[in-house]
Amino acid sequence: MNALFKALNDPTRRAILERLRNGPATAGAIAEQFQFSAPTISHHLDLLRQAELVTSEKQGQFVVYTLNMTVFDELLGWLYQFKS
Amino acid sequence: MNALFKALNDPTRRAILERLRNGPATAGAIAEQFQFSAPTISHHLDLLRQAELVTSEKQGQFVVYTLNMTVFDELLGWLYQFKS
DNA sequence: TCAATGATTAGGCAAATGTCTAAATAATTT
DNA sequence: AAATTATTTAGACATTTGCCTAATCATTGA
Repeated sequence: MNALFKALNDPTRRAILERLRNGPATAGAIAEQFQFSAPTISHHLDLLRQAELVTSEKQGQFVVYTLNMTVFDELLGWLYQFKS
Repeated sequence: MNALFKALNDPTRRAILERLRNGPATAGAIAEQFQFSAPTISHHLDLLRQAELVTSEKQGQFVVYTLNMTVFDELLGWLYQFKS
């Protein structure tokens, strides 16, 4: 839960998640969308992976990142306790 | 949206929100539940208020904090874009 | 009015965060 | 095999965060 909120607490990481709504993408393709350096984006992707918001798979020399929506359910569950 | 995720990115602040599910409480009553100093809790409450997750009302020498569930809808909306 | 109570503000400090450049690792291409 | 491309790791640095104590503000009670 901690890693989840931590991962979401950054606009760049949230933008990455929104990007991945359109389908999986390589680290490089993701990085292109932002003005930050590749290492910075790589670090953001690492935090997203720690929170299990994304999964990564190596395909040749590329690393493909995919949105993992499973974790959103956990978050929705936490939120719903407040809706009543 | 930024203030919202920022406010949620702390276990103490999330615990305060859960405490307020049982109804409004004064700053002092909230602070009693935690081992942190009153100023620290006051600061957490301030961040929750900035995110509009709580409202505060002065009643005499007390300040009563109340959960504001309206903002949760915004968060739910953001999350739902990923569920489909 | 003065003391006590509830709460916030101010200021300081260590740890965490987000960024960068340089270097390393891994896979492909020539 | 060497050069190129994709990505991550390492290390540095400024900023932000979360905590504290001391001081201040505001309200109530003696």
